[in-house]
Amino acid sequence: MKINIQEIARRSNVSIATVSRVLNNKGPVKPETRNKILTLAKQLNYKPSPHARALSSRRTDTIGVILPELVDEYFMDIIQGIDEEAHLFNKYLMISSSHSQRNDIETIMEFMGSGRTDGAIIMAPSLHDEIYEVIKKSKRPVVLLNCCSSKTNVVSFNIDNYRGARQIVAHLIDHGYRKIGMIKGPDRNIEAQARFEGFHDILVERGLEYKENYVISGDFSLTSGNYGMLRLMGSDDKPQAIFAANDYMAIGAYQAARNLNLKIPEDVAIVGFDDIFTSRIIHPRLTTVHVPVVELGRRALNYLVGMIDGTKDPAESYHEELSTGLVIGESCGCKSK
Amino acid sequence: MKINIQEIARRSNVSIATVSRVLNNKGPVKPETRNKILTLAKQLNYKPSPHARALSSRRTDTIGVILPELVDEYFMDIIQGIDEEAHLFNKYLMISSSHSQRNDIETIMEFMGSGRTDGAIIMAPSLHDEIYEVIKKSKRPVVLLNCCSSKTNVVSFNIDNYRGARQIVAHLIDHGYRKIGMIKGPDRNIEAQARFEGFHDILVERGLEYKENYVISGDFSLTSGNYGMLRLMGSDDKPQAIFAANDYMAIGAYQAARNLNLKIPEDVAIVGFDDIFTSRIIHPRLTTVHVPVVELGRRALNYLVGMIDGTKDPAESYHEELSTGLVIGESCGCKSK
DNA sequence: AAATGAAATGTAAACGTTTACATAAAATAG
DNA sequence: CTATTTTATGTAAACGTTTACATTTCATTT
Repeated sequence: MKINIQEIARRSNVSIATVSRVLNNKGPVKPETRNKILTLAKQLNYKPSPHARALSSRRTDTIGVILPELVDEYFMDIIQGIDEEAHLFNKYLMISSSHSQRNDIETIMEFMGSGRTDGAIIMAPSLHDEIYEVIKKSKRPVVLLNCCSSKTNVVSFNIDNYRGARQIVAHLIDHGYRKIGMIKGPDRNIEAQARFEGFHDILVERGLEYKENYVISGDFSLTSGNYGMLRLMGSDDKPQAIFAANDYMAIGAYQAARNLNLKIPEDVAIVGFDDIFTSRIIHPRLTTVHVPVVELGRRALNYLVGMIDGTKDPAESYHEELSTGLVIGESCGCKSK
Repeated sequence: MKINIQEIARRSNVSIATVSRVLNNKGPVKPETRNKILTLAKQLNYKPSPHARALSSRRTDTIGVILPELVDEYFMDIIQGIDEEAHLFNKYLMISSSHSQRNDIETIMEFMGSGRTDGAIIMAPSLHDEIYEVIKKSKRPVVLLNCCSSKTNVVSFNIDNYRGARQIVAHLIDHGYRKIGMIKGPDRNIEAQARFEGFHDILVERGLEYKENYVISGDFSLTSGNYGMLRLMGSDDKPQAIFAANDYMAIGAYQAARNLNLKIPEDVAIVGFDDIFTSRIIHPRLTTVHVPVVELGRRALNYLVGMIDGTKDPAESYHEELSTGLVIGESCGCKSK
């Protein structure tokens, strides 16, 4: 027996319109009719077809999530935050990665254009201007993660990478280090840029000289951190402290230090960014910047839902920067309690 | 201008049936008509409505994925594998966690019943019999991950936890340890059970005595590993080597060892299970069991797609056990090269 | 008691596909 | 050149909702 809205209507002697009204809490309906329908629906385990509903009303109750890749705790945390919040709103989540080889844009367009979702959360830290066009053209609201400065006319939620970097480098300066190096992230990555700028600006503000040869580029991978550290410490003019733009590279730097027989932090201090699980396990514990990723996902979803159901104006641009926090380990020179 | 199949049909002077046939590669159609339609569709950037399609044909091109939680690399790896493979088949992924507080069953039923997906991959390592009922009743095919012995009449892909445990414990025995303890996982977790049985069986087979007081229960968390280790090493009769049922607990055990001033592996050897990122970073490097999680996800999706499009018989039960591999670190007593 | 308005319900037209069945056109057979 | 098959196309009925609009019912006002 196939059981649809017709069937419910027939069995409760009302029209399908009434059933629909009951199911959607829309329009007036006599309490006793409502109860009759509701109990019958429950009894027959009736679930309205999401597709019919979507076809007719263009609501899917589904949110699209596009991430650059599906690896690491980092992205899992984002998803976790989004999922938790989505659950509160009874939204479903359609998740996809950009599958790097393909063009980000292509993935996004396909996703957005398909009509499978009511809106999307997109993270694309290496963002071309092209993407803004796509988003602007999209009928469905979009929230961007970690991918734009507040200048742009979109909705975005970001980690305050700039301040985070300043904080941790300031901490190094407070320790008395004067020669501070950095292993940067990839140039085209906006987060990496902000972290570098924070590093640069605080140095200058505090009256330290910014030296090109103290800075080296990595790609956020462990090996690139290792390699970067070898380069930095192989020179004659060695920095006393290293700020790695993320924890993976910091851990790579640890490995290099170990190979070079350098003690952390006695011979060289190392700090990171992201506060990944491993950073709390290694010895000496890594001083790093905590990044509220789960919260980021939560807020993004929350705002997106607002745009979808009209609480927030989707046309209005909005930006939020979540602030980071310092996690003090011993790798900077602080003593453990 | 709203552009749908009607519009395409009108503009190319054919009926919507023909357009549909072209778009689905179904039924005969004259090559020149096909081309005309195809180019027009591309030109107008026409994408068929997935909802209308689903409504009419009950194909959604969407796969549901239900995981117990969305945390850790472990689950991310599963998703990654599933996503990669899904991408090959042009399937979309709808992901949800069981949100522990709610009943697993409830989540699953809702997911399955909604008709949003063509099938589902479900991971629920603490599996009640109840779930089999739900799956059997479901119209859509289901693949289970890590959640059942091959006795049951379903499709499942599993890690061979039993053999993995045997391997690594055998390795400890080969090192000459006679007093081997274990920090178990939660009793109701099927994977934890298998790992324990592997431990138990190999001990007995190799002629070592199985001693209750060498075994303690944890919950797969770091802290429980820490606590378990304290208990085990606090007794008068201390084991010489510890098999932690997963790496998190092994790392917890490391911390306990450090607090007790026990050297690994000189005073006590520790091995784990799962091969998480951190296990390769810590010192001494953790000897553990590599678990092909990404591959597990890939295979599960592949098989599910087969069931969906009829290549595999959904009614037939099928089981695959992916084998694990030993990752040798120094925590077992092996020397680094 | 009639007039008015509000509340409850019903009718039917979308929404955009797929697909069984019918028909027309073209190719093949006799 | 007609009969027959094959290939190409069209028609129309699902699929299961939502919702504007129409209608009925009922309570309130005069």
